[in-house]
This record gives sequence, structure tokens and C-alpha cells, in this order.
Amino acid sequence: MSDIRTRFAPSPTGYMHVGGIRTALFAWLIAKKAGGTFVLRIEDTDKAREVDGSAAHIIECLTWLNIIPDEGPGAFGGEYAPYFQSERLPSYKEWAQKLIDDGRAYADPYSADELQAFRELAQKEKRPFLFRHHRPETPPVWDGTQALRFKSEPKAYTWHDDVMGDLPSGPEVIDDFIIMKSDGYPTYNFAHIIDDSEMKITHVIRGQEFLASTPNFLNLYEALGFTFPTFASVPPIMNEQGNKKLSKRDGAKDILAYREEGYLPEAMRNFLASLGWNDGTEQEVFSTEELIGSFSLDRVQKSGARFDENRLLWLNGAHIRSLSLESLYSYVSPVDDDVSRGTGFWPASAYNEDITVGYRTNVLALAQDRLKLFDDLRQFGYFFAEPARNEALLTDNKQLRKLTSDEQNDLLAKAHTSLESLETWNTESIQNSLNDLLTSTGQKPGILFSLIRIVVTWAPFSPALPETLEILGKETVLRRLDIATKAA
RNA sequence: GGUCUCAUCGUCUAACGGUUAGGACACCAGGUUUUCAUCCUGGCAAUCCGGGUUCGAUUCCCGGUGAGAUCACCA
Repeated sequence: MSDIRTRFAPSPTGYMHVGGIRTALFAWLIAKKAGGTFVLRIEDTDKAREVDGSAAHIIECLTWLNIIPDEGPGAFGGEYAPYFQSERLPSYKEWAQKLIDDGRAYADPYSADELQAFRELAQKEKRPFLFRHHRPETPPVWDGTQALRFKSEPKAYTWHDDVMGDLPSGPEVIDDFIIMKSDGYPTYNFAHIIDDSEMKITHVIRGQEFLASTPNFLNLYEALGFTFPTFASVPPIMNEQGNKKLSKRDGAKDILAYREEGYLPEAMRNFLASLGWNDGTEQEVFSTEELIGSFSLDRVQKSGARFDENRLLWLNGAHIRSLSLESLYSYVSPVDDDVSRGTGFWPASAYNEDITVGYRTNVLALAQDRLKLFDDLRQFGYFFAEPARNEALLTDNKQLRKLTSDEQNDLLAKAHTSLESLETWNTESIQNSLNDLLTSTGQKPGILFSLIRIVVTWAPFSPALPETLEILGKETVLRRLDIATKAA
């Protein structure tokens, strides 16, 4: 195992959407590619915004996508536990005290109103507000009930970012920011630096929103005596209008909603990785192994990419088609075919008593090419239960509505006779029989085949006719032809 | 407003000075004895603007313009 260590450090403030999970995927890919370690750390230092169950939800999302932490909270474990920041308070206090002792941190004596007044004054004078211009001459002794500020040493930096390249900053962006809040919890700005160092994180992979504060982080790293990790700032995923970062407000869905709709984790990983990244070849569909092999941060785009659900849908279909029938079956069916908690993505009738695993598998083989979402499987109910007659399918059909119902019945009766006489019931014999019928009746396939297809399925579309008839079975097909004739 | 970043088909992107500017999604048309899907073929469609540098700029430089991020006791 290499010493490359990456981390995903979300805060438990609600559900996960594609933006956050993509950052996790990138960090995971980098770790896996290098044979390193991927760490999950929960940044729960804002007790007011914390949402119950979020940490479990985050873990469920990662698990579904098979982005499994090598180290993390609870069962994941690891030698740098705990992995909840709220359980690491003694460490932050220790480092805070060290900064105070070194003269690099001081208690903030101002009230919220006083601070606000400083800001407004700066704004009125059209100059940027910097707290360090208001450093108290004799700060009070820090007793843990005031905010603690970092005493910065403003200077210029040029640093390297694996995605963005070399980045410059001047001393004017360095300021005295809060490292410990008055509620006793550290701020992100402080805690993540301590943790990354203590957890030996080598690559800090995170969203670009932290780019602007990186110079301040660098200043703190130096004050703490830490070496800089490698930085990689990934661009945001934009909403469909392309005008801002994708957010819950813009309809960013809970990752788990994609699971419910029948997206494949493999397709989601492919989609997320290729949104803002490509390997320089013309390959579009990647297995996860291929992703791990070819992913690199220096080919990640520098600006945001729009979330395009069409592309996700297409990729999902492509991945479904490349699945083995066994895998596909296990994805769409309940675990162990145990229907006590639902029928997976099958229509409920697929688990009627007389339906066998073999039969469902045959239907699935036919459906595989036409599935974009597992959810599409629900349209195949006519394979399992008697479909309801839908007259509109006949009357809306340009060719069929030219026929009278007597003419239709005549064709159906002939089809019945000819299919009934078959001794062997398979695609080939059915095809031959239908071809003979075509010549004997002098009808066009567009009429004869459509008519049979419709009265046997009563669905707007269905797989190829001979295959459909074969799987339905002779008995069912003849019965449905009968029913249709009598009803017309 | 300050600071930083970015800019190729509608969308995601390829082309590290010389290409008829390539691919994919979407869309349109045709083919695979019905439909929908798959698959195959074809089509539509792009270098933000203005200056330089160069024999030659999508590519390098400068200036515009546009877009995004950030300026919290949130992360």
C-alpha cells in the first residue's frame, strides 16, 4: 500500500447530491489508482446546522456507489480514529493553545455589533474589510467562551494545485480568521487542517469554493509548523441553466433517488467521472476498473460543467446492456427473490405464484436492450398478467383503422389456426408460421404483425413479435387471440 | 465592489503553432419484414470580441466582454 492518502470530509447537514459525491469519487479514484488509502471524515462542528441521520445517509450513498472508505467512522475504523470531528475536540484545543503560546492566536474581544460596524465602515469607505486592522492591543485571556482568532502574517504565495496549476495570491487576502468558535467548536478553517495533518492526508481534494481561502490556510499551516499537502480543487457541477453551482434549490436530487429510479452505480460513477474529465481518448463508456486506471487530476476541467441528465440516462442504458443477465437479474429483483419487501423493479404480477425465475429471466433477456432505467421494466406487465384491452391502440394505428372489425377478426382467427397447428413453439417456427400467414392472407407485415402484437400485449410497444410470442407461450397467445376476437 | 479563476457545436469535450477543428449526448433523416428500444448509415451544429507575436494562431501575449467562485463564530 502506498502512502497516498485522500479524504472525503462532508458535513452532515442533509442529503448528498451529485456535486458532493463527485468530489468523493475523485478522491477515491486517486487513492485507488495509487494503491493508497481513502478516508471518510465527518465534519460535524456546526451543531446548529447538523441534520440527524445525515452521516448514515452519506455512508449509504457511498456504499451504494461502492466508494468504500478504507478508514472512517464506526465500522470502517482506522488508526487515526475518531473520524467525527466532534469527538476530536481535545486535539483542536491543544493546537489552539499552542498557537496562543506562540503568540499566533488571540481572543476576539468584539461583540457582533462592533464587528458589524467595522464592516460597514469599510464598505462605506470602499475598502476591503480586514480584521487584522482591528487587532486589540491587549486581547483578553482566552477562556474558551470568546472566539479565538488566528494572528496571520500577511505575505504573498504561489502554490500549486493539481487541477488549477500554479496559483498566485497577494498579502491583501490574508487575514485573522476565527479558528475556535465561542461555542467551543473549531471552525472548518482550523479543524480540517489539524485533522488532515494528524490523519496524514497527502492529497486534499475538494471543491473550488475553497480556492479563495487557501492562502489563509497556507499561512496557518506555516504557523502550525505543518508541511503543505498536495491541493486539488475540482470545479463545481452547474445546474441545467449553467448559471450557478448545482444546489438542492435547483432540483439537485438526493443521490439515493437515482438508486430508486433504477440507475446503475457503475453508470453513475462513469457519468460523474466524465463530467469535467476525459482521458484524452474517444472512449465514453468506462468500467470502474478502467476509470481507476486512467483517471488523473491534471486532465480535470478547470471550469464547471452542466449536469445533463440525458447523458446520464444514455450511459445507464449502455451499462445495462453490457451487464450479464445474472447481474441484471440481481439488480432488478429483490434480494434472494424474497418479495416480502417488494418486487424490486418488476411489476408486482411478475411474482404471481405461477411465474418462475426462468420465465422472469427470459423476459429480462428480451427487455435488456430496451431498458434505460430499471424502472422501465414495469412496462412489461403483459408478460405476467392478462393485459387490459386498450381500444385506442387499434383506432390510433393508421394502417389498422382502415380495417373493419370483421376483417380484423378474420385475420386473428387465421393467426389462431395457424399458430395452434404448430408442434414446435419457438422463435423460428413462429416466424415461419407468421411468414406463411403473410403470403396466404396477402397482408403487409405492418398490418398483420401490428394487429397480433397489439391484441397479445395491449401495449404501445413491445419486443419483436416472434420472441414475445415464444416467451408468452402457446397457450397464453391462443387465449389472448380468442379474447380479442370475442371482445371486438 | 476587491481578489482569484475560466471561455471550442444546444450540452460534455478532443486538438500541448500547421487538422476539411475530431468524438459523444441531444436532435433530424434512412436502414434492420409491425411498434418502442438496440444496432448500422448519414445530416445539422462550435473556436466570445479586438489588437498584437508569427510564414501560419482554437492554441502564445495584451485589452475588452461574458461567466463562475469567494469575501461568516457555514463548511
